[in-house]
Amino acid sequence: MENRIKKYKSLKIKLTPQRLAILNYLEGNKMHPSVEQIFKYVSRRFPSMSYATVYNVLNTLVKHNVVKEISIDPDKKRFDPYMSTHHHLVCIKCRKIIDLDMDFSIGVPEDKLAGFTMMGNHIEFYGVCAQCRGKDKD
Amino acid sequence: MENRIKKYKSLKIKLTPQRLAILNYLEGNKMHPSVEQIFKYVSRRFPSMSYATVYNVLNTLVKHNVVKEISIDPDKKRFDPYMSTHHHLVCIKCRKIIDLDMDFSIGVPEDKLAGFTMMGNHIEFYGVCAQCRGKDKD
DNA sequence: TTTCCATTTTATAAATATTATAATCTAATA
DNA sequence: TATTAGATTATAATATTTATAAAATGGAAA
Ligand SMILES: [Mn+2]
Ligand SMILES: [Mn+2]
Ligand SMILES: [Zn+2]
Ligand SMILES: [Zn+2]
Repeated sequence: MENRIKKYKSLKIKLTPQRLAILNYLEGNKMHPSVEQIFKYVSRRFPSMSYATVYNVLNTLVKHNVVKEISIDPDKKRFDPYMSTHHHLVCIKCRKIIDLDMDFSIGVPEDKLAGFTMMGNHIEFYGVCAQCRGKDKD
Repeated sequence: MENRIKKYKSLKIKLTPQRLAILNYLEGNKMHPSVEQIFKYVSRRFPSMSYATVYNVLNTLVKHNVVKEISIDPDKKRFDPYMSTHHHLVCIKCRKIIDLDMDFSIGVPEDKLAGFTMMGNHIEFYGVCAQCRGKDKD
């Protein structure tokens, strides 16, 4: 059996063609796509695909820790299949989101936490990407 | 003239009653309110207030660096009038957003940046707040 | 292999969130 | 006080997300 399928089998969820199509699109995808982008891509091969299914599948995958929902774009939800701990560089011009593979161990003193139990962190670095910098030299 | 009004005057924008009402609601507000919350509050005093005005005013204030739009809640935009550099503790149970007044100087090695010009960062710490921790002891 | 059924997909509607438009109104200036 | 650029309102349109129920089907059991 194909390796990828075996991997998804282990999730103990039904492997429907629609789910496989979405999983294949997400596999290795570094674009942090929105629901709209996912829908547009997979509906090319699955013309009957509906937005509801994309939402259903994504919610299921998030629940099973196969993708992360990221709150960087204030306009829409974006999804990230790259599950290792990592952070993001966000271009304030073109809104591109670039992975940053580093692990920062950021300590917060007890007295600043006010009883908050820390479980992790995510850093959004903002600035201007190489491409956008290349343009408008004003 | 009232101090607050003088401060807003310096923005060089028209000081309408609606804008003042929204500004007064935001002043010192640590709740990171959504458009809906802002609308519900100010429309109590301004029954003719419309959502469009709330969106208009907030967009203007963001443009003039009086409030920040924060992308923490994936479901809706939230706004923060606290303009000093700070970070947030986010409760994964009740979704409360708590200010963390610290300045982390996080260095990222050049080779990881790939031409990205760094301008700043925002850290979202996630975990469980004191109140939610107090409940369900399972 | 065939049957069965819990789960999923689809189609659709509804709810929620946001933006666009144009007529009306008003704060600021002279 | 009159003028006007800019703001508000009402409304419609668009975009995003969730809810619902009927139809379809993947996977287990026979
Ligand atoms: Mn990523
Ligand atoms: Mn804050
Ligand atoms: Zn860019
Ligand atoms: Zn909480």
